[in-house]
Amino acid sequence: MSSEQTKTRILETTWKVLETRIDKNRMSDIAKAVGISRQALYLHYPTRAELLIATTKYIDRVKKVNQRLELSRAAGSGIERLHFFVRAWGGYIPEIHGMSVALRNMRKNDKAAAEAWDDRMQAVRHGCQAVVRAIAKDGKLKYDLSEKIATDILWTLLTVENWEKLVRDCGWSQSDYEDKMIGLARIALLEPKEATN
Amino acid sequence: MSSEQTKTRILETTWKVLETRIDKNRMSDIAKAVGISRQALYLHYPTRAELLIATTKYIDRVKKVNQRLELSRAAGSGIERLHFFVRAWGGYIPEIHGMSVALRNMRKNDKAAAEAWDDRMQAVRHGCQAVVRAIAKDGKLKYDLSEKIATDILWTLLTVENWEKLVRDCGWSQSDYEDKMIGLARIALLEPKEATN
DNA sequence: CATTCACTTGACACTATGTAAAGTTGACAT
DNA sequence: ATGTCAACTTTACATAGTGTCAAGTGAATG
Repeated sequence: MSSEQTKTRILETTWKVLETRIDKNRMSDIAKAVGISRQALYLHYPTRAELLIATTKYIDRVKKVNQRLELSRAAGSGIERLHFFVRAWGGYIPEIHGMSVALRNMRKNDKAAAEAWDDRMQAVRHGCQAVVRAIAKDGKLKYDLSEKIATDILWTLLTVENWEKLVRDCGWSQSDYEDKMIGLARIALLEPKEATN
Repeated sequence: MSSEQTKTRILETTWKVLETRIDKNRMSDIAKAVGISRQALYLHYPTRAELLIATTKYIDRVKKVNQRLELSRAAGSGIERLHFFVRAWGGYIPEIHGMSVALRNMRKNDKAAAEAWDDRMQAVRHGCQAVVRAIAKDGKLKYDLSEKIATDILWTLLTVENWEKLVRDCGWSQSDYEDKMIGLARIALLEPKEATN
């Protein structure tokens, strides 16, 4: 069995373990799930942080996130882009939630993990910024809102943490989350007459 | 020196350490800051979780949170209560931020810490609920919004995590945060004609 | 038949929390 | 003056999880 094959198998399994066993995440758990020894796991990914980061990239690749987020770029109006973007990113969150928890738990101890997570969040921010710019270009952005502040607000609304709170703690369904988040974003960014329709 | 005195000194110091040295939080660091041995610290607070929880309660006591949050109860209209509440809770967050990070970092490993944090968040939720109810009683709540959903939204907007993102990551000032959060809450919960004024 | 690759086994270092036991110091009571 | 008690100190060790190290196995390849 080639090294590449095993590596892929490790990433696939890590992903599954992270999403299903949020609390039983140790290197030894993952190794066991893959069916190799803990040391073999370290042979492929020398630290937990590297494994998590590689898994993140793997998920992005197989789930084609960029492609999904690009969809919003094709949309006509800024408001349409907002809708596409919230659905694309919001719909992606459930698939990376376990991942996100694991990476966030490492922030404290591991600088590389913190940077990896921040990088991904910066990518989301760029998406938010593009949406806001498109809305502004249409002249639909709330008059008293700078693009910077509007981006800050949209970015904050769309955090994984807020998804967690609403879907996990408050019991919203995924489609509730998406619909209401779009509503919130519209009302926060657009002039009242544009926001409600 | 009496045990009570030392305990208070420990809590006071723990608070300070948590707020100033967010990454250097270990029991030994706290003990050193207090000026006692690590073991003496364990004599007073047998686990880190207990120490953090006791510190939380101590902060609440000296900062008179309940009293602050009660202020909103005295306000006339629901909308006024919303304003008071956001300012009271929002203004409290910076004082407990380090605490909150430490407690959240323990969630994963320590059930007691997780429960302590959840308890506090439930208290905030009750505050949100009271505000929403007052707004609803005034007939000012958005027509298509149930009290439950409105509470969920307000509660989510006001998380410590969102404060962190906006103030720390996005560079908002505390007063920006409070003002804009009030604006967001109004626009999210009230009918458009009520929301903007 | 030797080499090499992908792995295994077992031992150990490190960090932080938490436990255990014996010793010190000062105040106070008789 | 002496004994006792409370509030500590010092030292040592258990535990969990990450990460390192070294020697060994077994199958495929040249």
